[in-house]
Amino acid sequence: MSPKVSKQHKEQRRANILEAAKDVFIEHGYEKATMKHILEAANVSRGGLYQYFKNKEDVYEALLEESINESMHHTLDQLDEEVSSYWDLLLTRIFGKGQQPDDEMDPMAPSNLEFFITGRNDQRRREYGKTRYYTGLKIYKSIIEKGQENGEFSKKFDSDILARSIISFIDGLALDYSILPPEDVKLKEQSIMFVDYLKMALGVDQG
Amino acid sequence: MSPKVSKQHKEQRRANILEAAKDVFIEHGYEKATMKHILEAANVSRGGLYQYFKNKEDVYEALLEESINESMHHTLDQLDEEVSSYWDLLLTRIFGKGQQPDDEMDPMAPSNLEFFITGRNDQRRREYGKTRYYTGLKIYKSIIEKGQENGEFSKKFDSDILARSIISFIDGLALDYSILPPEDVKLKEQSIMFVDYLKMALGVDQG
DNA sequence: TTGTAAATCGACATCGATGTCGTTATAATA
DNA sequence: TATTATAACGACATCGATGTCGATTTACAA
Repeated sequence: MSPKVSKQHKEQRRANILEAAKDVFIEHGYEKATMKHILEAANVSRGGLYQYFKNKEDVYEALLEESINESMHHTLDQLDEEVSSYWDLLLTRIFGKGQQPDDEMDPMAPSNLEFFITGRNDQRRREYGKTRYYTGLKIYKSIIEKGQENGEFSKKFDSDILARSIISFIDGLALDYSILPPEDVKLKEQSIMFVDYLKMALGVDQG
Repeated sequence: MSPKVSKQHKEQRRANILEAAKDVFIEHGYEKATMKHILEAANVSRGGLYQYFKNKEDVYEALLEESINESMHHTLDQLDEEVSSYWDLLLTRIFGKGQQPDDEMDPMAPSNLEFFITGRNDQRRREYGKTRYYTGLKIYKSIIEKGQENGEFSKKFDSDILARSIISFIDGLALDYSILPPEDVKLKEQSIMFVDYLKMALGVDQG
């Protein structure tokens, strides 16, 4: 369908493969997914697939990059320009656009956890996970600190620990969501309770 | 060393294998550990190992049973006899005997997460994880509810959601601990902050 | 239209892990 | 001591996943 290059088609092909791979990872998880699953889902041959990615890890990292670029930049951009309410910004960062806790969860969350947990003895993956963690941490810290300087947030709690707690909370929910059948996880209720906690910790009045 | 049975020796052998297996799982994690690792660590032959366990999953479940029997019963026993302070009981359940948050974490925690996450598409494992979750949940709920009836705890929050939040908090910490190098996780500080939260939610004054 | 670079293909060799099975060694019993 | 049940052994067949490579096909340029 597209030999001797064309760059357009190459990028298109790559995107197709990633799209298919995403479905595969959502269905099988990281460990149980195989290159064969991916090439079948993407309708490429074995050789075709290996032209674009050198192994499963490579495919997965490409997907991670995608999602980082998607979510991270939004918040970073908003942080640059002074924003009206850091509380809103914080909620958006935690819960996404909707700003309200709901019963949705990123379908890639389970395989993401798998990817990092199963790779925790691998130098490369560990480094990758660490970078990812601190990148996220930094964003939360920035929001909290700016809000504190602003006077919008109380200074009674340490921004670092608070930010870590937020990440930890999200991770905990993602984990339970990954293990339990969806209907057994009360994402919304737990999120609401956590928001209450944040309000208290940051001294925010209104919701 | 012990053919034609003796029951004593059989149980001893089994215990030896499990002990060795535990080390293996701590070192390699669940997925990357192999039966070969285990049989080498336990100094048994392949056939010897398969005499006691039919596969890796079987070995791991035996380890899980062990740890459940260890930790669960303590709390359950205490719940039967009326206890002086449910707050203390709650802390003991969360943080263990010491009752204070520290920088320790069960070394099996990472592989436990792995075991359940990678098995989330397996009917059997999913059921197992669910049972485990609800067993733990029930204990926390009982403690909270008894404390609430007692007047020791405030009733402003729902015991079910609160109990789930506790589990979620523990899971989140375990997850971060599994992914990050130990020195990058602030178990103690985050735990202290969480205890503050619980105090507020339960209306407990003193620490 | 023809030549060519390279994208695509799929058969194949390799590897590691698994579980089995016939053989051997040994603890209990008579 | 001889017998026997069975624990322990390790070689082996099997399987699935991986990554490679020579052959083939096709888009683009001349």
